[in-house]
Amino acid sequence: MGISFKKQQFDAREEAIIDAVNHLLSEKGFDLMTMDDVADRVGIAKGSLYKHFSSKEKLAAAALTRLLKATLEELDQLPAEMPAVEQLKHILAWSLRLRLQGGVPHLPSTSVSLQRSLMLNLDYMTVALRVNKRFHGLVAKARSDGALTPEVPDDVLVFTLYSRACDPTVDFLIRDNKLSHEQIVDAIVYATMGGFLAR
Amino acid sequence: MGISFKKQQFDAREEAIIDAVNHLLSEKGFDLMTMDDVADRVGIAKGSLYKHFSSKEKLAAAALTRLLKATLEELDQLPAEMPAVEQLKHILAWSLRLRLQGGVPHLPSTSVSLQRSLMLNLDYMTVALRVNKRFHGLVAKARSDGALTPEVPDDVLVFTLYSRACDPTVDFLIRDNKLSHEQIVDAIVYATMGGFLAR
DNA sequence: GTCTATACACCGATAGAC
DNA sequence: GTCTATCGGTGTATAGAC
Repeated sequence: MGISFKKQQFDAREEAIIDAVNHLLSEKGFDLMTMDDVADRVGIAKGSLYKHFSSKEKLAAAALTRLLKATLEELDQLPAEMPAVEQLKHILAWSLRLRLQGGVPHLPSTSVSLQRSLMLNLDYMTVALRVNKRFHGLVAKARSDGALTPEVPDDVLVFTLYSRACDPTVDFLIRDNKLSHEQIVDAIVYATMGGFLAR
Repeated sequence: MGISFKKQQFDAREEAIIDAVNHLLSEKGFDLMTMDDVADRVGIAKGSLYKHFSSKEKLAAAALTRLLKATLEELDQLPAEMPAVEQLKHILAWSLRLRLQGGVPHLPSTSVSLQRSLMLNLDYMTVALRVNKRFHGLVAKARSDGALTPEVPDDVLVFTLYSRACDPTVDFLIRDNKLSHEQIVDAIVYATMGGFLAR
């Protein structure tokens, strides 16, 4: 029984590759990231890279899928009695913090070419749909709690949650260097959610 | 005296080129837009394109500069007695409408490579700084009017105004096809500004 | 499965005829 | 100034030795 050493090593390398992809996606975006960049950063040859992932799109899909799974896990560990609005704030803050640590890729929305290929990726789409369902559920619950303004439809809030993860405002604020990371998180969460709350 | 017919024709062609660039930037973004795309869309040869703009970066800079100038003109024509907050809402709605009409490029923030070259472009930077000053002035005025929440610094609002112009939420909502363009504008303006208003 | 080497396509920019 | 043709460079992906 158990997993062979070889297999463990293989998996560890794949994790290392995805780590590298995450950083590169957040630094350069999908279009500008090259397979050479990835190989160099991991410290293997480009040819070897293709033994793990058969295309650049598959590589990015794997990185984004891991991110979405982590999002679900983060939501799962929240206490069930936490109000839906607070859960939404929490997951927004969580994704912003990930981004500030340099580990989170820009969302697919930044690259039209990547978007298309992701739609055809079953693994990615499965997790993406689960995350989407989860977000919609939370928004609906917050709505029925009376926490949200009737002025803005549910969809706008859900899409906004995705969008804030790749909001250039974060980059601007980092470069501006006036606010600490926690201040950036607080300000963006406050400003973002504030627009959706009942007054 | 006056401008020769030749010169007029030349200028008209440059305008047509920039129009094409605007559309292509919004569809594909800077990195995926090729000079062949631009030439094809305008209906001229690629070689001819380089007689007007000596590089791809110059081309994008010209398009973005024209956009920023239009932003200033839009602000200039607002009545001076309009409250600063209303002016901010107006310019946000204006840029969202431009985007919904397919005429506005993603912001430079989507491409790291473009960002760098823009910093070195005097024409662009001059206008960009003027727009920035204008935005900061309006935010400061809104602040002194007591219209803004003390919870969020001025910079965050200014950067947010830029960021909303390339917010993928818009793309999501268009594809979703549940809201009309005006509903999208209203919802985003309401949700965006709502997070910054005093409560 | 890792490497080096290379095929193949695309793109930005230029050359040169008209 | 417009065109066609092409150069030089780069990037994805593959081939083949070990």
